[in-house]
Amino acid sequence: MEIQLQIKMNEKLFLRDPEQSELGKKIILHSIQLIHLNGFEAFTFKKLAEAIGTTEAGIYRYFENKHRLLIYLTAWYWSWLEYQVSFQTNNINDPVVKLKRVINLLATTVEDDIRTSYVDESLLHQIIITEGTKAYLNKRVSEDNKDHLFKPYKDLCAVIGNMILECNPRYKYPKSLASTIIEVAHFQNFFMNHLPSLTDFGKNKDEAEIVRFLEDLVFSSLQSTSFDKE
Amino acid sequence: MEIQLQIKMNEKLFLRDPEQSELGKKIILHSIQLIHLNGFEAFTFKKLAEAIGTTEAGIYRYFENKHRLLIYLTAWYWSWLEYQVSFQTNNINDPVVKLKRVINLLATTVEDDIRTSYVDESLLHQIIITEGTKAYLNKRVSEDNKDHLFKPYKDLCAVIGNMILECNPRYKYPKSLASTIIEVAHFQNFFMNHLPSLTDFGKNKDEAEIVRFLEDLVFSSLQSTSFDKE
DNA sequence: TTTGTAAAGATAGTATTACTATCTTAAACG
DNA sequence: CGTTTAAGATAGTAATACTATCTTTACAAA
Repeated sequence: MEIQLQIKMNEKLFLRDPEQSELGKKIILHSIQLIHLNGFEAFTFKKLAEAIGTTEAGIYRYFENKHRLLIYLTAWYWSWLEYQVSFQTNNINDPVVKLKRVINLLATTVEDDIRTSYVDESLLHQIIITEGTKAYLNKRVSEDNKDHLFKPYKDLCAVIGNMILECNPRYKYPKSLASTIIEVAHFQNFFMNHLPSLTDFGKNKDEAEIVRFLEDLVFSSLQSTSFDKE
Repeated sequence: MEIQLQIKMNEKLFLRDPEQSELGKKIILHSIQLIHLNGFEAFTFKKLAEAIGTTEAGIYRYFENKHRLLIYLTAWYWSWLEYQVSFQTNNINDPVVKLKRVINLLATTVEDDIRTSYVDESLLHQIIITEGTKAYLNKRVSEDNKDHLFKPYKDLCAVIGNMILECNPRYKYPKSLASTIIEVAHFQNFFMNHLPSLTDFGKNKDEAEIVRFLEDLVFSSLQSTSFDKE
């Protein structure tokens, strides 16, 4: 069977829905490649237009600016990942097993999902690690948040937070632990590859070690008796 | 007694040492104010020059570009914080107490250090939370790392990593836990203030809760028996 | 006193970036 | 067949991120 996966995105993320046209899909495809290649700072709509074979004005009809495009890509990624999470944890009852699957999804290399023809999830995952936080680490964050642009990220956090509570209903910081898992998975990956002395994984550069670190961190906290006492 | 605190910075961070002249000190003072006010993206050397009452060319004699200036500010901050850590943990023997002091320093509002006349540490702390990661989350990171521009950050991590080992010599991930403490302290602070649903502190917006979360996270891991067994 | 040197001020100029506007062509739709 | 709509083509602008050059000021050595 051949299945196409389409993710419904918040309409405020774009001026014209890139998933509804060939040009739009090219914008997504090539922006992922270009940002991955040169980084978000060096990425411009002009270079993107050249890569696609269209003009700057053409891109601006889809996205207000490159910042919005970045938010779009991150939102897309988090939506896709939440779907992966729900798929991979479906029919599993043990919340510990579920949480381990999530940690694995977050901390290990993503494979390209062939059901999404114009998104290379593997590259996108790399982009999220290096550029993802720039989507909200800025002065516009509250404005963008009002437009619900970060909803996919929040939704995923909420899902993970609920798994955490399933593991230990008395744990006091489920949401913070959820966002911590996500961010730490990415930071440790970045550090491992670029500033290895900030990690304990520099020698082998093995993502499996990040998984073990995170599992230790998370399940120590959840199994800890310190909050069952009172 | 009146004490002046000067931090010796890596010479590759600047073209001309800003601590050695009036203009240089003004650059530091006003860049902190401007970045804090408008964010790093909106910050330009032209605006900075106008704020100071000098010209763009004048700033370029001190810093190659605004990215280098950001690295300078972050490096300065981490150096200053390492000094604070060594000061505040001096004469304390219990590594748990020391680590708690560190968590407190990282996760709570910093007060302006009057011994550094042209640096407002309180504003700088805010800048580090929002803009700090941009110093290394880019394509130049390896190059900049070769010039040892991130040494202060690494040094602080190493100090914290050693405290972790003092708490539990058999803990397997001291460096990763150290960098995790630093990054999580900042992220949770940012989320608490701007995307509160990603944390459990949205209601009170109280930094003390971040401290408790981090202490729980860290000491659960360090007290965990899971790695003492083998 | 002169001369050299170095910081800083003043001014100009350039390539690129981040857009906006307008006009034309092409396709798609009823 | 005429109308809407996307997309191509072209132009233009303000701001950004620099680089270059020339002058003034200051202080220090010869």
